Amino acid sequence: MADVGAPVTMSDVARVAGVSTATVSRVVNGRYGVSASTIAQVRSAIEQLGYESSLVATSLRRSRTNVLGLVAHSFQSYTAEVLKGVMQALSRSGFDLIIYANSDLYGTYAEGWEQRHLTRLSGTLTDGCIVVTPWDEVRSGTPVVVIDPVRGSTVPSVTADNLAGATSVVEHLLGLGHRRIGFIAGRSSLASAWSREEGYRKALAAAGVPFDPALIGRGDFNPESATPLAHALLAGADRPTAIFAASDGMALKVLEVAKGRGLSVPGDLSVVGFDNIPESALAEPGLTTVDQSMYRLGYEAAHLLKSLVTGEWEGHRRIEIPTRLVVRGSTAPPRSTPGL
Amino acid sequence: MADVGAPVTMSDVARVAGVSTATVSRVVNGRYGVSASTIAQVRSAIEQLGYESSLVATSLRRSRTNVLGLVAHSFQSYTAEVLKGVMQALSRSGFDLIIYANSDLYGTYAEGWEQRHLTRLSGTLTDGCIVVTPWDEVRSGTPVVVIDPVRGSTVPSVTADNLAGATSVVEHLLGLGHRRIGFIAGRSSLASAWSREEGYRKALAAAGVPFDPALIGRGDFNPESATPLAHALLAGADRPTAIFAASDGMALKVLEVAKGRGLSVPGDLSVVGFDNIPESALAEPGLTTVDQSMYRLGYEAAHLLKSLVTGEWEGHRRIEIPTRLVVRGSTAPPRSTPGL
DNA sequence: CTGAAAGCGCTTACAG
DNA sequence: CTGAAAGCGCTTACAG
Repeated sequence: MADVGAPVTMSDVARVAGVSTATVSRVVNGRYGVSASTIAQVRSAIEQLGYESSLVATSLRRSRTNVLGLVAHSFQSYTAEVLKGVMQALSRSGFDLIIYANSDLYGTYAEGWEQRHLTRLSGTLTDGCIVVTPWDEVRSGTPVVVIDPVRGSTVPSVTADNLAGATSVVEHLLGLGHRRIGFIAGRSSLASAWSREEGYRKALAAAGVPFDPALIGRGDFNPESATPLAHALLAGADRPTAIFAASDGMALKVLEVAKGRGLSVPGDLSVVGFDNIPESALAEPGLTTVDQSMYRLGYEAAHLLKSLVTGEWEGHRRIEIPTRLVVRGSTAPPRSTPGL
Repeated sequence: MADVGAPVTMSDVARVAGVSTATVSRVVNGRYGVSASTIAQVRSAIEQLGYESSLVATSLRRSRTNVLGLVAHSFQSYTAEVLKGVMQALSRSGFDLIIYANSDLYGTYAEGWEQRHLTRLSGTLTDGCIVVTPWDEVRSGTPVVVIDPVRGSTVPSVTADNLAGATSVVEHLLGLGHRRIGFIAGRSSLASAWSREEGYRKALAAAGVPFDPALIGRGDFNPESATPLAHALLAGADRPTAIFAASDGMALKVLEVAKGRGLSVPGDLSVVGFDNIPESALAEPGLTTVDQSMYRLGYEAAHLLKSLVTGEWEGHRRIEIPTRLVVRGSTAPPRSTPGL
C-alpha cells in the first residue's frame, strides 16, 4: 500500500535475494535446476517486494505468450455478446485474453484500423487474434480468426448462416401476405451483408415476386445510416408494407422513423431486423428478427483460434452458425392484403 | 496477403530504406530533424513492407504509452455495460484501451487476481488502470481507479450511491405493507455490499421495524450463492413476505427458487434486486430493482483515470453516482397485509 | 541531419 | 546448480 514508487523489477528481486536475474527468472518460471535453498531465498524476496513479472518484457522475449487478442472497432451490444462467448471458450484454457479497443474510432468504421492493431499486437504480445467485423481482408504472421469477414476472404472465419436467416425473414413476411417488402442493406463489402441481400432476393424470386430496385436502401450496418433510407422508402406513394433491415440497429431506427411519420407498427408497416441484440426484445413493439447467437460466434471463434495456435486443428476453417427467426410484435399481415 | 512470415521489424525497414533504426524511429514518431528525402525513403520502405511498430517493444522503451487498462474478473452483463461507458469516455481522447481478462477465473472470484494483473500491466504497458470490483485493496505505481472498491479503500474510486438505493428499496416494500423483509447480502468485503446492508437496516429502523437476524442471508454477489440462502429463508413457517437481494443476479435466483417452491411472485413473495442488468427487465415477472447505471460508473471511472494520468485532476477522488428505484412486476402488497 | 550505443525488463543458450 | 552475456524491438541521449 505504501509502495507507490517505481515498479519492482527482476533486478530488484535478484539484488535482495543475492542471485542473478537468470536465477530469478528460473524460479519465476519453475524451471528445473535450482537448489531448494535458492528457490526459498528468491521466493521470499519476491514476496517481500511484491514482484510480478512485466507482461510486456516477458512477451517481448518469449515467442509464445499464451495471450490471445481480440480486436474490435466499437463496443456495442453485439461485441459484448461476442465477448461473453469468447471468455467462456477460453475459460481454464491456459490462454488469457487481451482486448484492444481504439478510442478514436468509437462507433464508426475506420478503414484499416483492425489491420494496424492486429500487426502491432501479433508479432509480440499475442499468439493469435480474433478480429470482429474487419473493414477489409486481414493478414498476420500469427493465426487469425475473423468473425463476419469481408466477401471473398480466405482467412479462417466464423459467420452466421446469413442466407438462411434472411430467407426465413422474407418467407415470414410473404406468408403474412406482404408483397412490397423494402430492404435496407448492410456494408456491402461484408460477406454477411451480401448473403442477407441474397436471401432477400432469392426468397422473393422463389415466390415469384418481382424485384424492385426502388425498395432497396444501401446502409452500412450503422444504425444512423438507416434513418434517411427509411424516410426515403416511406415517402413514396407506393410505399412498402414491410421493411427488412439487415441489422437490428438499423431496424430500430426504421421503427423510430415510422413512428415519427405517424405510421403504426405493425399496423401500417411491418419491420424486421437481423442479429437479435438485447434491445430488440425491449423495443415497443418487440422487434421480429433473426437470432444469430453472437455468443456462439464468439465461442466458436475462440475455440477455432485456440486450436489454430496450438496446431491441433483438424476441421474446416470456415464455420457457419445456424440462425433462427424470432417473431415478435413488429410484424403482422398488411392492412389490406392485396389479393392473395 | 502473401506475407505470412516473420513480422516486419524496424530493422527491416531500416535495411530497405538504407538508414539506421534511429532514423526510422524518428520518422515513425514524427520527430523533427530528418531531411525530407530521408523521410520519403523511410515512408516508402514502411509502405512497401507493411510495417507497424510493435506495441510491446514501444511501450517497454517508453515511459508514456497512451494506453489505459481495464482489469475485470469476468465478463457478465455488468462488465459489458461498464465497458460501454469507458469506451465512450475515452472516445477521441488519444488513449487506447486494453482490457485484460484472465481465462482461468471466469465467473468466479479469485483472490488477488486483479492485483497480480494490475502489476503485470502497469509498469510497462499501461499509463493507468481501471479495476472492476477487486477482491481486495489494490496498489500500483501508476494511477488506478476502482469501480466498486472494498470497504475502507483509499484508492480513487467510483461507486453508486448504494445507501440511498437500498433505502429506497426498503421504503418501497414498507410502503406496500411488508414487515417481514428478508435480505440477501453481497460479498461483505465490498463497500457496496456494506452500504446496501446498511440501507436495509437503517430503513427498517427508521420505520420502527425490529431487525431480525434470521431474515439475513450472507451471499457473495454471485448468483449461485443465493440459491441455498433463498431456500433457507423460504423454508421457515414465519417466512418473509419480501426478499431484497443485494444484486440482480442473486434476485433472479430467488425468483427461481420461489417458483420451484410453488410460491407465486409477487402474490406470495415480493422480490427486489439491485443493479438493473438487462436480464431483469426480461424476467417473468419483471424484477423491481435499483438502477445504478453501470454505463455511468464506467464513464466516470474512465474520465477520472484520464485526468489522473494527465495530472489535470482537480476534484474529489471518490465519485458517487445517484441511483434510481425501478418498480416492475415482482413487488406488490403482501397477501394479507398484517395490520398496518 | 544521422548513426552507434545503451538500455527498457525479461529469457535462454552457453560456460563453468 | 549458477552467472555473464546476448538479444527480443524499440527510443533516446550523445556525438559528430
